[in-house]
This record gives sequence, C-alpha cells and structure tokens, in this order.
Amino acid sequence: MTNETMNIREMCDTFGVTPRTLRFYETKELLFPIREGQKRLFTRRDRARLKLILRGKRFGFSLEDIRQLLDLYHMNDGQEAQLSRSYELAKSHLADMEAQKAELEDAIAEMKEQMAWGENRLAELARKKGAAA
Amino acid sequence: MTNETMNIREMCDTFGVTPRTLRFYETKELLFPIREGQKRLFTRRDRARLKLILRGKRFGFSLEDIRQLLDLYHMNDGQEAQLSRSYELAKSHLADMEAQKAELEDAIAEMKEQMAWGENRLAELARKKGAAA
DNA sequence: AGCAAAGCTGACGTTAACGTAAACGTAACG
DNA sequence: CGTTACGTTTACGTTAACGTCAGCTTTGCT
Repeated sequence: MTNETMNIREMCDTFGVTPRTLRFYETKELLFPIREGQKRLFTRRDRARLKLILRGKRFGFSLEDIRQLLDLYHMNDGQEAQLSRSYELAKSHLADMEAQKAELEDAIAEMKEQMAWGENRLAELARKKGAAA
Repeated sequence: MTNETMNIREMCDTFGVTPRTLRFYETKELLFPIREGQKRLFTRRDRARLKLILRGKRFGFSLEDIRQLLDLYHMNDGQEAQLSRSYELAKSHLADMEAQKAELEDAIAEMKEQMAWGENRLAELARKKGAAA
C-alpha cells in the first residue's frame, strides 16, 4: 500500500517542490503535516491537498484563494454557514474556470491561425532560398 | 470609424487598466505609443497588442513570455531566423495551453463533483432543520 | 565518541508587476 | 491670470511566493 506518511524529502521528490515550499505552505495553513519529534510527516491528506494546490497555481489562483477552496474538499463536519460559504466560493471559481476555458479555446484557435501564417511565410522563404541556389 | 489613436485615459477606460500599467508596459517594450509632444498616443496596433497581453496574463504567462510571443503576431518583415524562433516559441506555448486546457477540464469536472457533494450535505442539513421546527 | 547528512527555525534577500507620491509641464476655462 | 485637470518623469514602496543563509538538533554510521 501507498505509505501512510512521507517525510519532507519524499514529498519534494514526488511533487517537484523544495522543502522551503512545503514549510511555507504549512505556515500559510495549506498543509498540516504531523510531527514526529521535530520532523514533519506528511499524510495522505497532505498529499491530496498539495496536488490540488499545485493544480490551482497552474490556473493562476492565489494561495489564499486555494486555501479557502481546500475547505470545500476537506470539510467533513463543517457547520452549515461555513459549508455554504465554501460552496458559494467554489461556484464563483467554477465560473472563473469555465470562462477561462472558453477564452483558452479562443486563444488556441488564434494561435493556430498565426502559426499557420508563420508556416506559410517560412515555406515561402524556403522556396526563395531554394530558387537562389 | 474606430479612432485612429487613443490617449492614455481612453485606453485605461477601454481596457480597465491604470496609466501606470500602460507606462510600465511601454518601458518593458510591450507597447509603442507614439508621442504628440510629451503625450502618448496609442495606435490600433497598441490596442491589439494590449488585448493579447491581458489575455496572456490571464493564462499565467509572464510579461516577458508575452513580449516574445507578440513578435509572432506582429512580424511583418521578420528575418527567417527570427520568424522561425518565434514559431518554435509559439509551438511550445500552444502545447502549454492545450495541456492547460486538458487539466482545466479535469479540474472543472472534479470541482463539479465536490459541489454536488456539498449540495447534498446542505440539503441534508436543511432537512434536519426543517424536521426540528 | 566523532562526524556528516537531513531537518528545523528564524531572518533577510529576491523577482515580477505594478502602486503611490513628489515635482513639474501645459492646456483649457472662467 | 490663476487654478483645475490631465499628463509626464523619477523614484521609492508593496505584495506574493518563495530563495538563501546561518546556526542549532537529531539521526545514522563507523
């Protein structure tokens, strides 16, 4: 079975981050590794959270945004008010993400167009060079 | 017809940015407004570039990345080496964007799942409250 | 016991992308 | 002709997200 806990080095290797990053995320209350003496032990929960954190970052969410969203993913026994707040927050982020997706599709299409133009220009230049030889 | 040039205020209002931002982009060679005396006049080209800049930012590209990409969009008479470099750069960014899109779709699906779970919890809580009344 | 590797806690440094404030030019308006 | 509004340059300030370094335990190995 997947080890119950990981030390800081295993975490770093697994997720491609530095120790500093993990400690930083802890101070920001994004991760809650348990302690064995002084040393941090990262649980399955921490790994799940870190995965979501890194994903969130790729979409341009701030760590603070992410921290609040993680509440939705890891709320087992939240109060109604809290749960409802997280839910609204998630709704707004979902809207963001869907807007981002639409724009991304546009951008991809445009980029492809530009690249096609570039290809033509390059082909043209190649033809000229070939003719000159 | 759409005015040939815009002053700084019109630009800010149109794009929702501050004057500082536009001046900053100019120092970074992302925009090249012409001058009427001291004052900046932004051309159609500047507007097109700014639109792409803001879009790029939404996808998490750095201003420096964006500056280089703009070369592809505004290269009329580039040399082959330069054009080819821009083309490769664009290709890599396109790959990034398509990867991002795939991940985004995943994330959206996951988020929806979590929200569905949240909805159930909220409905459950509402039922309990209703029963208690 | 000795010593290096791995971790820890501050604390200060860094980069990107602007914000903000001071000090000045100039152009229209009453 | 004063002042109000808009624009400019120069320069220092700010925030997020870590990097880096110093100095101190703890752990494993020999």
